[in-house]
Amino acid sequence: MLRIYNTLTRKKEEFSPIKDKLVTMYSCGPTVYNYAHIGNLRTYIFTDLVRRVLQYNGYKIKGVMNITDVGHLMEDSDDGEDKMIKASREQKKTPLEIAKYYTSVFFEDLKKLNIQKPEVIPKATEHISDMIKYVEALMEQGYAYETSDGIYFDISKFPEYGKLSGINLEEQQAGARVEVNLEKKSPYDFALWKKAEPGHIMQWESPWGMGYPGWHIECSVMSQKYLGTYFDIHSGGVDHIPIHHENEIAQNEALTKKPSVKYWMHGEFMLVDNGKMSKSLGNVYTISQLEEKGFEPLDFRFFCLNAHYRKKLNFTFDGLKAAKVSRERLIQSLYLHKTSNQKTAEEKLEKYRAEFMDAINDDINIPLALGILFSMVKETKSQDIYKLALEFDKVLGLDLDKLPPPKNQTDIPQDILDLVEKRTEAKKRKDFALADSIRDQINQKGYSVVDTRDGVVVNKLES
RNA sequence: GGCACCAUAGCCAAGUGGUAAGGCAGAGGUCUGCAAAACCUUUAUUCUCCAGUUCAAAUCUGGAUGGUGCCUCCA
Repeated sequence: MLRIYNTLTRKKEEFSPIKDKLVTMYSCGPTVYNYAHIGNLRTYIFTDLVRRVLQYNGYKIKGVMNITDVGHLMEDSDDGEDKMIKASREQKKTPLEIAKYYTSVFFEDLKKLNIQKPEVIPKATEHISDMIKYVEALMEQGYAYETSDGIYFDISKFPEYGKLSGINLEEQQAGARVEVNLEKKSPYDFALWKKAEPGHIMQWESPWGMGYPGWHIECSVMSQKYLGTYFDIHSGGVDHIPIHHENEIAQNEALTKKPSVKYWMHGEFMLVDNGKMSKSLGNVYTISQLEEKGFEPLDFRFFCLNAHYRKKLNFTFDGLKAAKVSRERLIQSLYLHKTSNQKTAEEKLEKYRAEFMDAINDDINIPLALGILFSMVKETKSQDIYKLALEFDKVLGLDLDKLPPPKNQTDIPQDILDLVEKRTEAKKRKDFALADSIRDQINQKGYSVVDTRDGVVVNKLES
């Protein structure tokens, strides 16, 4: 029995899909105006784990993840510049080019991290007319009103507003830092459609003149279009709980008058050096940057798997290093299982299989599941264990069957190779003093030389 | 000011009433000319503090302290 934590009820609930064996899920996707950072990616890894656990339980999945290629506003205020447009100006490309480029990089990141692609990946800009229709419907039913700069949702018409985050609007308003927009009936009314100021690059025709969609309408429109008005799981980062998902609920449920999502799931944030990641602190990393520092993308995935998705995870390079070592040893050890011809008793395998299942089915408890895997790997080497570990890897997605690439680098300079050769000869003559002094020379030139069971391995030293 | 979450070894981390998983680092050992790697063994009488409930508390209740996130775009 799979149990998952539902943000809406703040409880772990037994999971049962609306429709038999097909699970419908929507995940908030990226705004493609910049590279995804490791914090973003933690959330996509989380969603991927949910998918994989569902699949492990025999469910089929229809997953939708939007690509936001029409930007949200900048932090300054409602008058701030659209992110897509800002990136477009700074990088001297059209918004379309920007979106296309970062979308392709995003998919490469997903692939590197073994994150499954959702079945449907709609783009916001291809659904503008659907959004306009949706806003019109909200207008017709009295949930929205027009001001000089756009169309706003009237939250006073939706008394359940705040049910996901548990905020109390009356208390909020006392000390709130919400900017004053005199035309808005409540500071919490949010834009469904914005009228374009002259010269705005991205704008579309609408019944209210040229303009562009608000920040929340795309998710309502696209989830409904591809998954219907009531679907199983909506996932995203915790930061979306108070505004974005609250607004989505308001938009969805105003029209349908019934719940729109059965289970809301939210992944916690990643911290860096115990604080928030931010560009001004210079602690925002991308997968490529981790790779430049000598880590595999899957080391990062493993790092994320080591903590539960609803707990904050503090990213440090020491922690990532620990994950890297740990994953390499795990794979190494599994290789020994693979090449063993021993058998493991079926009862024992069954015990691990059951423990693993219980762990992942208890609100996706991957850290516990990893512990079970490590215990299993310590058993007497056998192919049965190797096979079972690969079963588990369907959920973990760590490529446990892939030995790390040979460590011998190909681009070792000839003078180093010559020294290595001399050292090997010296060793043969048992002239260890000479061999060691040659090793020192090699080290000083920035290379390491190590004798292994399979011969001599030369590597460039990390600086 | 409001909302939410969290506090377990040097570090990361699981555990939500029955007596502290797992990983990294450390220590000891096997192997090796020596290293390195790998492998084996080992590492919390105790879960921030105080009080309470209970036969039994890291787990429940109350309080204190500390930390983080959100309330403005954010994964």
